[in-house]
Amino acid sequence: MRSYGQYCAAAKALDVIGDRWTLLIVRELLARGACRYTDLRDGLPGIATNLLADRLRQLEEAGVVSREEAPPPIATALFRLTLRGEELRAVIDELVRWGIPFMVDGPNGDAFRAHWFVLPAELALTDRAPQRPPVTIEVRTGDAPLLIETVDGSVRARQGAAEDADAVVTGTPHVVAGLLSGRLALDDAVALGLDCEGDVRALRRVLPRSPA
Amino acid sequence: MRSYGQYCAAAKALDVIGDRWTLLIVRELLARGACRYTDLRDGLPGIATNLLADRLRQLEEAGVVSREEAPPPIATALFRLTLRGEELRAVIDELVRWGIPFMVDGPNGDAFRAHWFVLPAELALTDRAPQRPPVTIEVRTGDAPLLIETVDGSVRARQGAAEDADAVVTGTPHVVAGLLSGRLALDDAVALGLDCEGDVRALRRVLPRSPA
DNA sequence: CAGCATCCGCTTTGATACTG
DNA sequence: CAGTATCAAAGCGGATGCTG
Repeated sequence: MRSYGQYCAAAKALDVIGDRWTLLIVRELLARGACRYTDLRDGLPGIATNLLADRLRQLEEAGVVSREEAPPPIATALFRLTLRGEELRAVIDELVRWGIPFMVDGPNGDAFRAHWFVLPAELALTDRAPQRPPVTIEVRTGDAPLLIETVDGSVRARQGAAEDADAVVTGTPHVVAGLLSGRLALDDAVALGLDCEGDVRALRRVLPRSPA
Repeated sequence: MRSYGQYCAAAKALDVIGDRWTLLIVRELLARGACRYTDLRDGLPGIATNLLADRLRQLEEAGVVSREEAPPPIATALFRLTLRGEELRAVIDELVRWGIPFMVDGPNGDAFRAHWFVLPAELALTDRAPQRPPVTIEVRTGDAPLLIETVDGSVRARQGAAEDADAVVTGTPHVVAGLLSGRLALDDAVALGLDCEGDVRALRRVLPRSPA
């Protein structure tokens, strides 16, 4: 990116992460952890492959991302956030918070990946019974299952399935977005087609009080 | 901006504020309040005038900025953030926080406007003696004076001069940045050319404990 | 002078094809 | 799998001109 040439902290930050696609690459690495090139490309539908390569090089140069060449047998490189890159979580979190209202409309032809709900889920959900034994909830929406777990009073989300989830909810991205963000109460989500199996109390324990 | 076409809160947010210059326009309105077109242009050195007009129109359409036509005698329009626009403060704040380390190098040919220190100052300074009577500090650096005031235990900053400031500090943007961010202790800043007149205790009351 | 709109050359991006 | 190469289209930057 061309530098703004301004002695201003915000402008300097944008000199590094203000390019198109750059913050979405950071989003991918925050939501999924270390990724291969192909994982990134799959999580960033629409990006041109040369742009992905360019951006990764710039981010590496800026000290935001590190490229980790795996040993010969594996023969695949891993990209991960450096400490400096992890510090962008606060920026992305606020961006996500600001962007959540736009999710009300639902995806109208938009691409969707389930792990895009990881960051908003961690922002919106809370463990309201931290003294009770931890619970695991599996969310099935879009291309892959999502796991939501209570850990030490906070809520962690990640891609993956569980064999012994306390509850399993299944629904369209639109309804799941409404549920996780607190826009929809559980009953309303069910009325809109959400399927909820297992221990509903485990679910209610972490859902935000709606309407948010 | 072309939409990313992703059903993701961060991507949706960037669809609106991810264009080049857009967040810097928001920075201007956050740091200075309502601005005329010409004020914005002056606070955004390097922007092409047509881009400023374009961005303002997009931001207005997105409900982030409102254009207020002043009554006939004044004949000048004012741009201000809407409530939705004000909510971007959290995003800009995190961006500023992340960008502050880049200020260590000093402006190497970068443009500078004193009001660019308003947001970082409010982020970094705290009133450590809220029970005592409020103080006012004038900071002279760059193109215009800056006022820093304690209000109800917090610290507000804005453009402007005071007739009766408790303290007046004068220095280069580089040294002032170091002082405000806590990278430089007051003594070190003075050794680097900072001039400090008046009640030094008023200053120490709000400065971050260095090294930050 | 404030607030743009137009034009033009350059850079960045997007889509696709191709390679080690 | 992990990119590079190519090229058209879009966006940006700078200059200038227009209008109340």
